[in-house]
Amino acid sequence: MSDVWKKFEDNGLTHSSVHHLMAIDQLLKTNGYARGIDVAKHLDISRSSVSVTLHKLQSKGYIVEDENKFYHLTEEGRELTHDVLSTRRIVKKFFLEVLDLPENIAEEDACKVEHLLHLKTSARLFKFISFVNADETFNREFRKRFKSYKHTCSDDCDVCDDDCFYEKS
Amino acid sequence: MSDVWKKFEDNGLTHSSVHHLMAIDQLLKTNGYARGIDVAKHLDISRSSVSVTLHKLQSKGYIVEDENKFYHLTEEGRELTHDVLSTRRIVKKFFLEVLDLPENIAEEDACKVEHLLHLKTSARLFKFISFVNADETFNREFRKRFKSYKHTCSDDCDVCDDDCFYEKS
DNA sequence: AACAAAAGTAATATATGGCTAACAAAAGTA
DNA sequence: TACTTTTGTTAGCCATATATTACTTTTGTT
Repeated sequence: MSDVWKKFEDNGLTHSSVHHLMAIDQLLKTNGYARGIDVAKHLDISRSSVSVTLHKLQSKGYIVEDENKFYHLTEEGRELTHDVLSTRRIVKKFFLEVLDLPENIAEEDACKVEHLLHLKTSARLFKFISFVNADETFNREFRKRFKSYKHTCSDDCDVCDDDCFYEKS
Repeated sequence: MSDVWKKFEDNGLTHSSVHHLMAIDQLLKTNGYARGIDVAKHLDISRSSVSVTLHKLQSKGYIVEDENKFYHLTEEGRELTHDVLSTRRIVKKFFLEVLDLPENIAEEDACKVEHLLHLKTSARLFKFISFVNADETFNREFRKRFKSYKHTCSDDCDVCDDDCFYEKS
């Protein structure tokens, strides 16, 4: 009854919009400019879809289109892409380096989650990774121990079958 | 160009549908039955929305409606709710107990993510939490050390400002 | 049986997000 | 200049999700 579940939609921008924004960010960094067609190619969707979405992003203040149809991020847009990219990288790093998950799973799950988590969550996660990965005897030992603990059953065993989690929690 | 971002929509069921399913699961456990109206009250949305969504869930094979309009989970539905609930609990536990995040953030973020993560991710996370929380000297020491490490700067400092993460990663 | 309350559903509306096709404008080229 | 290519925009379509209002059906009571 607590309605926490309804907050899923609360994220200002959708997953898709965020990726339009990040496409611009990346294009600016790699090519120095970003037009509609560039975003369309980058995301592999039609020019028309991009046109519509980018105009929405502009009306919401995340980007501006100059007189030559080149797009630029506003301060707000820059902040948002920075936050989302940070979160993605941190989460992926955690999945890969701490949980030792395979690349494709780490990549997909991080991407799904990147725009949903609170900043505080990713900040704390970053701190946690830094600690776990610290180059000190104790932390090295921790990583070593988890690695062997992780292998106490096979990589594909499904630890969550048979309600084991419910019993333990 | 890798199109990982497009997988966001790939989850068979939406966040909202999954919550309809979980509402039925919970109502069955607490009341012993679940009708449309019960789901509507539980989720605090209109009967009509529920009606549409539940018929979709039925056509997808997650639930069945009996001759008296009572809903029941199919095996597939049971599996899905079990998986999602597991993931939510595991993720929340991680946020709360390992990252030491506040209750509301842990709750919200876990809820947003519960239906998106691979099962393998939550299974591995479960294993990780179990290891971290193990009642042994070494693990206790780990928790203690992270706790003080975490406080090397204030709880509200934004570790990800100023591109610090990009530099370090 | 008659009526009222409860529950379900259809029609309708809004929003997202994609597509194609048609067209417009700009830039490049013969 | 005239033709072609590139790019952008609009309109129309489709599908999904989610909600509301208004209507129908079912159920229960008198």
